[in-house]
Amino acid sequence: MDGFQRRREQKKRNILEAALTLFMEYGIQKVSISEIAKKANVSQVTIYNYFESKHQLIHDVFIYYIEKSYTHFEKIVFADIPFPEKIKQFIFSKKETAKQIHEELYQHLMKEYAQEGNYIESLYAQKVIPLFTHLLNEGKEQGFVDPNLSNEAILFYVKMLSDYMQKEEVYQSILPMTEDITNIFFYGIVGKR
Amino acid sequence: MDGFQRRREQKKRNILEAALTLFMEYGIQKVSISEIAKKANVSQVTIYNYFESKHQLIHDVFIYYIEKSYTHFEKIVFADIPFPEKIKQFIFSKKETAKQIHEELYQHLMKEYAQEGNYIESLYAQKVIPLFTHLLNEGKEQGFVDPNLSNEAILFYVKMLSDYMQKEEVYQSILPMTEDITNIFFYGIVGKR
Amino acid sequence: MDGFQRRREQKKRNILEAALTLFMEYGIQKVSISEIAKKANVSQVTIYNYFESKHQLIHDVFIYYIEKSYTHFEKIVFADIPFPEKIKQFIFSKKETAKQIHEELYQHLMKEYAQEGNYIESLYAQKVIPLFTHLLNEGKEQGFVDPNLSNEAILFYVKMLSDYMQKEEVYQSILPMTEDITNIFFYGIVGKR
Amino acid sequence: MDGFQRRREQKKRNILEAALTLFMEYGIQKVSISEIAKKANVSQVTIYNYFESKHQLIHDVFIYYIEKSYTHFEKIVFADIPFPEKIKQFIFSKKETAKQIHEELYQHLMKEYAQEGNYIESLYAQKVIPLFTHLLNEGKEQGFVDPNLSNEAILFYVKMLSDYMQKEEVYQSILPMTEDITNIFFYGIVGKR
DNA sequence: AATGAATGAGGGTTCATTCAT
DNA sequence: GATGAATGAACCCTCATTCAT
Repeated sequence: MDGFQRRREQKKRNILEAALTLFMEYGIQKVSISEIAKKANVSQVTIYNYFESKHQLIHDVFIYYIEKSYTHFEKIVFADIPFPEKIKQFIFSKKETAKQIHEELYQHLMKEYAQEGNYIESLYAQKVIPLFTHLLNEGKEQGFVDPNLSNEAILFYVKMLSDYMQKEEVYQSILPMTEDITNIFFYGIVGKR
Repeated sequence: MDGFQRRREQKKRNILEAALTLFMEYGIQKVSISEIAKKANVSQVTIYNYFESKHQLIHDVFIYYIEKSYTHFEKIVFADIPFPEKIKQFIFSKKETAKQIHEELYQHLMKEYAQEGNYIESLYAQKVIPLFTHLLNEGKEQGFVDPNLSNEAILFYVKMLSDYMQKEEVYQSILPMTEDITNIFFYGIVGKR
Repeated sequence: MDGFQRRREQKKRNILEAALTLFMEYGIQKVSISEIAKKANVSQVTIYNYFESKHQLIHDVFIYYIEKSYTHFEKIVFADIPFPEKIKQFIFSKKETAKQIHEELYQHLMKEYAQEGNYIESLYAQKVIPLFTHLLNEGKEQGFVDPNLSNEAILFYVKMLSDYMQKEEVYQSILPMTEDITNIFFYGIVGKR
Repeated sequence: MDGFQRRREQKKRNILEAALTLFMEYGIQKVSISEIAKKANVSQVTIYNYFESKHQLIHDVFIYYIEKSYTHFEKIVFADIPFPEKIKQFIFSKKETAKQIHEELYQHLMKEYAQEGNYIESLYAQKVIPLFTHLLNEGKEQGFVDPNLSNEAILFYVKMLSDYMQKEEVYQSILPMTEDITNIFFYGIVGKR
């Protein structure tokens, strides 16, 4: 990739980053192309030169975000820390990359996900699931995970908790309960015996 | 309340209902006042006569929705069914009233909640919490709930699950895992012993 | 039609008239909605309230223009003047109504005509053609028209000449040749014998 | 002209040809510089290097087109075919060069013609008129043209017919009437005697 | 009290043109 | 000389809101 290409990529990245930040803070519809342009220090038209339309920009921001998230996920799975610690990190760590993703973006993303199954679906099937299975096997070997539970169900729980923590309001009010939340996750509301 | 008043109230209700329906299906920003007016069979100006501004309308729809939800919640708590069944209903029942609330409305509502603590906060503190405490005490008496867990943490879990189930995509894909989900909730990922 | 309706119709007419004038002078694409609004002394949005879109406005201007033209045509056919005079009027009279229609509008109109055959086609088939036939029969009776010629061909000639005269540049330069043009029309380039 | 110059001329020609083609198909205003650039396989800026502005480009396309047309005209006049045949060719032949010139270009051209009389006017005065006079003299000698008619008037007629035939819609619907159209041209609506 | 009509402000998008390499 | 990148201005259109009846 020559200098031309590299600068182009960098600018594209700037725009994506600006858009992601704004989308996460204000939602998609409230953010105008002109705002993104201002934040990314380019003209509106430049954005159109790179992304064709607002719709396409959103889509690309989506991809960009997903890839960032996956990388984060990967790091935790292969980290050199005990299994329960990994789970905790999934649930409670404010990801540097993801920070606080606005629900609306999420919503939008999920529709794309449903519609265009293509990219995301394959990412999930081929990469996320195996990674997660790997993680759970580790948990089962160490007696932290009931082998009778389906991986899907557990993945669902982790994802739900993780998503939920992304909401600022929730995160703040839940922090004091970290211990209890974790306990419920491991031992349920019936509690350890 | 005389006939005049009553008719006025009815019209207001119509508008709220129309707005809620549209908000839940398309989100707040995508729905224009003109659409709400059409659906409620009134002129746009009439809406302004009752609600001052779109912002205020949204707020009122919010209140309207919260009260409906609370009523639903109340019914379950006092229903004549076993404790675990009540929990299941919270989590899995597609509420008639709420159906599938669009995430965006929820988002908006939560901001209001944070901002205007007033109404909602007091509703929560004075009505929902006591109701929930009542429910959990029932659970503790019957050995379904670990007495060491804080009620807040459990409420958080229930609410989270319940919210999550409102998302159409999630609901569909999760139904087959009902049993596992419930088990995790009661016994955690470590499982029953 | 009550006062409400009447005022509404009047405003619509104003807009149509403003649009027609501008279209005829500058062509369709060069004229922006905002210019039409200014000329008609209303806001842009008002135009949208009446016409839905620029495309629709153009279409309605078209209909408006056609009807005006037809009325003009009708007047000449039934005027109390000799046959050759009628022909001359068709060809040379700068119609008050039509004035100088910009070629582009004409172009656009013709495409609509082709596409939506509906309105125009039926107007032509049911009204214009009979009217013209009536006129030609008059001409044939008086020995001004060769009975072997098809009405279509003559209509074509008249229309072509009439259209052509609408072009300002042409009109100016052709006026001195009026006599010759008329002669060619009646006797051809071979000339009277 | 060295190789450098020649290549430059060739590129210019490419651009003119691309522009003419697009203008004729879609009209002037609908065609963007970027489209012309794409069709001519050059960058937009290159077009500006050669033509200064879109306006200038249009003007040059115009000149280019006129010269092509003149060449075509010349060929017919000196062709070895009878006089009536030449006339027919003028009127009915879809010129290879001109094909179907979009009305809008024509319109634009005519304005230039009026404004800048310079080039076109002199082309007309010095070349087209003499050529046409030559043709008509031939017609008069053979008894096909009334010597009392002014050449201007006849030229007007021929040009009008010829222009009109360029319109696709007209051309199609007129073809069946070729014979009548020709007869009217030669003998008028009064007919041969 | 209710409505049809009207509008200012703003949004996404395109285009002719210029800048910088 | 040629190009990819960038832009200001303008366009069509929508929306929350107000005016006038």
